[in-house]
Order: sequence, then structure tokens, then C-alpha cells
Amino acid sequence: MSSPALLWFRNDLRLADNPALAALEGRQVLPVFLLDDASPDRWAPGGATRWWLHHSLQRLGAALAALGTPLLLLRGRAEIAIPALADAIGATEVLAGRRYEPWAREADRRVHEALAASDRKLRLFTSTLLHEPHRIATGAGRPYGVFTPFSKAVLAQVEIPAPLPAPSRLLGLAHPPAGEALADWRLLPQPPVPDWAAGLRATWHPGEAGAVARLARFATGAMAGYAKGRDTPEGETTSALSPHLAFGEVSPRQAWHVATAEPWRRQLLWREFSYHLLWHRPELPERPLRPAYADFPWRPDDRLLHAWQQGRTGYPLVDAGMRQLWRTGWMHNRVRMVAASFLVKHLLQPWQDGASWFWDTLVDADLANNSASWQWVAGCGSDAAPYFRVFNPVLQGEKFDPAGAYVRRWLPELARLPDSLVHRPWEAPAEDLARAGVRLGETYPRPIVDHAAARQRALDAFAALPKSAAGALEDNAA
DNA sequence: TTTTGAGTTGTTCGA
DNA sequence: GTCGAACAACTCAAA
Repeated sequence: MSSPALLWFRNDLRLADNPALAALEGRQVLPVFLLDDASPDRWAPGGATRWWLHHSLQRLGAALAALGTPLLLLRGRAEIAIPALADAIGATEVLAGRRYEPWAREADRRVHEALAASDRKLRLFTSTLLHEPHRIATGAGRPYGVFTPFSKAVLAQVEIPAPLPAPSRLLGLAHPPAGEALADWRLLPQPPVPDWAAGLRATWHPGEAGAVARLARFATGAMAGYAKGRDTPEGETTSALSPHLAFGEVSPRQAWHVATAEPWRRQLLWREFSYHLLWHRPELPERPLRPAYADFPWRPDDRLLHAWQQGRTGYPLVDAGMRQLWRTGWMHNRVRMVAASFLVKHLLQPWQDGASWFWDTLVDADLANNSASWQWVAGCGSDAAPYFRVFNPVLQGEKFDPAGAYVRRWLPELARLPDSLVHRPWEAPAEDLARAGVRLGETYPRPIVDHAAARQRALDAFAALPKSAAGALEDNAA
């Protein structure tokens, strides 16, 4: 009989369309998940990520057990724990989906080396993306820096394979080693910290079954109106598949074949593009891709940052988004753009501070997407928004939330204002405020900055950047 | 090498 | 109230 294999789950917590799982081909297997939240060289999982991970691992463990083998839970550094485990069970191969974060690539390289030293193999599969990010290049062999040609190249060159079926049973080890207990990892909010996860529990169903259900629900529901409806933050207008994709509870290939609407598929391609950028520019999460922006005159200010984080800027659309994020771990994409733009341009806070907050609070926290999107908003990324494009949170609110339904849901203190004032409460006459029970500065803050003045300040700051280098993606000194 | 066309998501101002 | 231009020219990718 052939030797057993180690099936190393990372961010592909599913059984269907899992190429590492399919590569077992009936061999004995030990599935393992390794939590590395202590290494200093990586972005440790944020609070919302930890909550989701707990539930997703619970579901994956149950699904694997039903097929014939438990899921082993371990903690530690991959380059030590994985080779040791392979050695302990006599596995000659470790199978896993490929990861693309800089630290993960480095860790995989070390795992590969350590395994090779004892004649074992690490086999990595394309699992969380449609296509390997390093296998797309321009005609000149360079990485793409603009989305549209990148997406055209992917569409022209890549055949998206049909998803693989889930196995109907697995052959586990007769005596699998004992792992750790999920509860001991303390991934959920623990006393004395208040239970902030109630809104997450009410909103989400982590795990493969929840992911597949969410995808099917979108394909038969909101997808038909997605091209127009996706900009409306209130109501079920998007797929809300992002956290499931981030944890790999459903694969992008599955999503591609089920959710066929072109504008939605383009969002999947944006995800590919973010990973393409991260692959070629591993500094993406830390530093602006456009070198001139390294000298941008940010004005770090904890008071402003906290007001933004808590949804107390005085601009209803921004505040509603930030409170939706805090309560549910998710924010509608249109509102993300407005809220992010507000932090960076109106408040002149470094985009990295916004990215950190999103990383901690988003259930769909994804290093490539989050970093690329913040750089896009800040104007220092690939294909970034021109610097003069400053969202007006009032106009955005009135355009995409005209009846104020979204703002009222997340800011109940403004719920009784009339539609015409709900996005600009500071302009409300005293009698309207009184009738709605709003006391500005008490029940809801006055605007933390004046829009027109803040906009001009941002334009001036961007205009002062060195012109020649302001747009360049590459550092010419390199 | 040079040229050409295109480039996710806006806002404001003035006619 | 509506509409077009200005915003700032630039970079990227392909022919």
C-alpha cells in the first residue's frame, strides 16, 4: 500500500473543487490545519477573520469526519510543524493549495526545503484563484499594471476548468495523532471583551454549505439586476460572497461557472488582478506602488482616525458604512469606496491605517484585495483613481441611497429625518431636527470636517507631489 | 522605437 | 435644472 499523504488546508476550507484533495486519488490521508498567529513576519489574522475561521474550521472538521477522517488542528510555524508531522506519519507528500502572500511564499519555500531534506515533497495546486498570477504577462513579458488589458489577457489565455466534485469518502489513518481543541485557540471574542460577534452570527453562515447556498441564492436572485443594482447599498443587491471566497469555502472556478453575469465575473478578475499585483509587488500592503506618494503629507491624528472607525464623522453615508462594518464584518463596495476616500482625502489619514482597520474588522479580509483597493483609493496604486476624484459623501448618499434606507438602518438616530435631509443633517432647520429627535453634537455629531475645505486641502496636497514621478508605477532608481 | 488609443467606480463650475 | 468642460496631463500596453 502507498504511503499516506498530508492534506494541508490553508485558505481553501472546502471539499468540492479542491485540487489538492483530488490529487489524493484514494490514498490514506491526514487532513491538517495549522494556525500560525504568532510569527512576527506576517499579518496576523484580525478579529473578524478569527471569528469566521473558528466556525469554518468547525464545519470543515465535521464534513471531513463524515467522510472518514478527522481534521487535525495544530499551531506553530509551518516550516517546523509540517515536516515534523509528515515525518511522524510517514507521509511522502504534502498537498496544499498555493498561497500568494509574501510571508506564505517564504514559509512554503522553507517547508519545501525541509521536506526535501528527508526526500518528501510539497505539491501546491491552483486552488484559490482562477489562474496563477505569475503566468500572465504583457507581450513584453512584464507584469500588467492596468486592469483592462490584464483582464483581456486572462480571458483570452485562460480556460476556466469545470469544478472538481467533492469526494464521497476518504481513507483516514488508523491512528491519527492527537491535535489541539478548536476552543483552546480562543478565536471567538472572550470575556472580558464584550461579545461583538452577535451581528456576525446574525448575518453569516461560515462554511462550505453556507458558501454554496449563498452563491446559488445570488445566481437565482440579485444577479439578474446586478449590473444596475450593485451600486445600491441597501437590500440584497450583491452576492456577498467575499468572505466565503476569502476562506476558500467556495472556489472562484465554482463561482465563475455559477454566477455568469459579466459584470460580476469582472469582479472576480479584479481579485485576480490584486493577486497579480501582490505577486510582483510584495510591498503592496506596506508601501505605495507609486514612489512619489511615499512623501505624501499625511496628517496622522488619532482623534480623526477613531471618529472614522466608530462611524462618528458626521457624514451619514460614511458613518453608516463604518457601523455596518463593525456590526456585520462587511460593508457594501460602493460605501467602502466612499468611506475609504473620506479617510484618505478628507481626513488626510494614511491609507495604511484604514487598511489595518479593515483587516481587523472585515470578515472578507484578504491581503491582496484590501491592499490593492486602498492603494487604488489613495491614488498611489495601479490604475488608481485620479487624485482630483474626491467623493462627495453627501452626493454619493443622495445618488445611491436616495430614500436614505441604508443610512437609516445603520444610523437609527437619524431615522426620522426627511429624505431631503438625511444625508445632510447639519443643514436641517431646527424644527426638523427637533421633530426627528436629533440633537446635533449630542445624538449625532456635526461634520468633523467641512467637505469643500477638506476637498480643496486634499487637491492641494496631491498637486504638490512631484509631477514627474506622481504617476509612475515603477521606481526608476531601481 | 515610435505612435496610438485607452484608461472601474467623480465633482464642480459656468453657460 | 441640465449639460459639457475642466480637473492634469500621464502611463500603460500593443501595434
